[in-house]
Amino acid sequence: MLDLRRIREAPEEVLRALHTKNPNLELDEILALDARRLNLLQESEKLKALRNTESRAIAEAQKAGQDAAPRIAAMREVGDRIKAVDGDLKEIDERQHDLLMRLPNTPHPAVPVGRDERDNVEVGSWGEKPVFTFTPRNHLELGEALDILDFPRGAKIAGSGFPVYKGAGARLERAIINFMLDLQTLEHGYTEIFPPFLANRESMTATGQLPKMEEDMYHAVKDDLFAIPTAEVPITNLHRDEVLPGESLPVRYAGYSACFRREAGSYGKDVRGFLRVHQFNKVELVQFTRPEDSDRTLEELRGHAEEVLRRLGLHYRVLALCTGDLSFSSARTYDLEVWSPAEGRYLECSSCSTFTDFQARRGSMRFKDKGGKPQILHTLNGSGLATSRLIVALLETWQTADGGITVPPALRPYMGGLERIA
RNA sequence: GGAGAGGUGACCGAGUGGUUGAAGGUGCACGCUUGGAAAGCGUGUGUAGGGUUACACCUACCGAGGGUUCGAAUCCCUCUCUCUCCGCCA
Repeated sequence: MLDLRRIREAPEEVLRALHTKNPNLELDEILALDARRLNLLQESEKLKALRNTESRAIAEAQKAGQDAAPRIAAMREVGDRIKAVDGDLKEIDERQHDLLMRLPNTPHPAVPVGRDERDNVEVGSWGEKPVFTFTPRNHLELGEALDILDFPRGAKIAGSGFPVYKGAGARLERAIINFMLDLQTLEHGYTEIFPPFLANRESMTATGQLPKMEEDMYHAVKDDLFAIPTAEVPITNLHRDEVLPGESLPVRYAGYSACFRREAGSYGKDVRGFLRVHQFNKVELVQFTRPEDSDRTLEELRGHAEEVLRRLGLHYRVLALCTGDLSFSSARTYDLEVWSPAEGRYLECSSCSTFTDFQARRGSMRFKDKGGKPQILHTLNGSGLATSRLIVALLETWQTADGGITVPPALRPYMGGLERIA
């Protein structure tokens, strides 16, 4: 949520920033409602002040044995008037709040201006595209030949896009998750969280999935709970409606979760194997920082995500997303894209973002220094990482001519020392 | 799922419908006292919104939302969460 005061005081500036994300956004109705709201609010408060003083006077009068009936009658009218004004006020408030909740975050000034993913800017890369002396197989062929992945049976159980990992594949998946968690907690200083995989409406609203993305999520109607599309939701909401001690910042959490996405409207795109799935595994990094620290923290977070790919020996590049490609809540995002030798292209496997005060304002997440006032903090997060595209790149990059897979050295301790899957 | 008890400020804990933003205590901050500390004494100590150049001041908030009333932390309804017992269960 954007600061209403900021919209009120500098609407052109806010609008200009919003338009770099989406040229169709407008603030007219919000501003019009704001003017009416302030009017009504002042009227309501004036009437309430009158009611308060009169009520006290009535009590005094009655104590003194005077007849207060006429004053009570007058106050009854004031009461009715208050009810009417407050009714209007509530309606306007709700409408304005709804509009406000549908406005995206404004981009950070450093974000390249652009329309869509074609305008993203490559800002870094690591490693080289692997060269093979044979024709590399894709992850589906490898997974099937080695009997470690079973998409058809996953489709039978739940539907397409619900992968089954088997044998060494299942163990590999678990190894990757454990490796990533250990790296982030033991070496990068994150506290491990194992969160709920379902979250309520309030939580989904705070991080920005609601109200606009309801169609993209699995929804348990009976309980009005949503399957989390990312652990960002439960982990960020850990501190919703809280005031953290200033000295406790930055707070850093890393957590594993399964992630669920309906991917509505994306049928026909990337349907093969792991390229686009409805359920996948991810270790998510979340940080809560002071406002002045969030820029620096984003770079640091990106480094923590990159380290996973480096240790697994996977070639990747880093993109700075342009304004038009930023997500709803994000002010600035780096995507990590890992190289898939069989696909011959880069696949997104991490997204590191700063949300500035956008999520924190929606979820009332604040900090307070000793003797100071509560202030809105900043939230950031990044995948560290998602395993689905990662495992595509890993299988394809580490495959050998005989159709087997070399287990990357970093994962061997997590595979009981196993060096090859064959 | 059934029965019962309860949600008051950073914390504990009062609160007959009428200056109760809320007694008392603890904690915290500042000051006095002291060679220094403890104890003691004094003062202060919520959030949000409106308003003001800045103060003042006004409004709201005692789990959430409605209702009754001139007036609600106090009465009524709904929801929610916590605890205890029973049932079911990985």
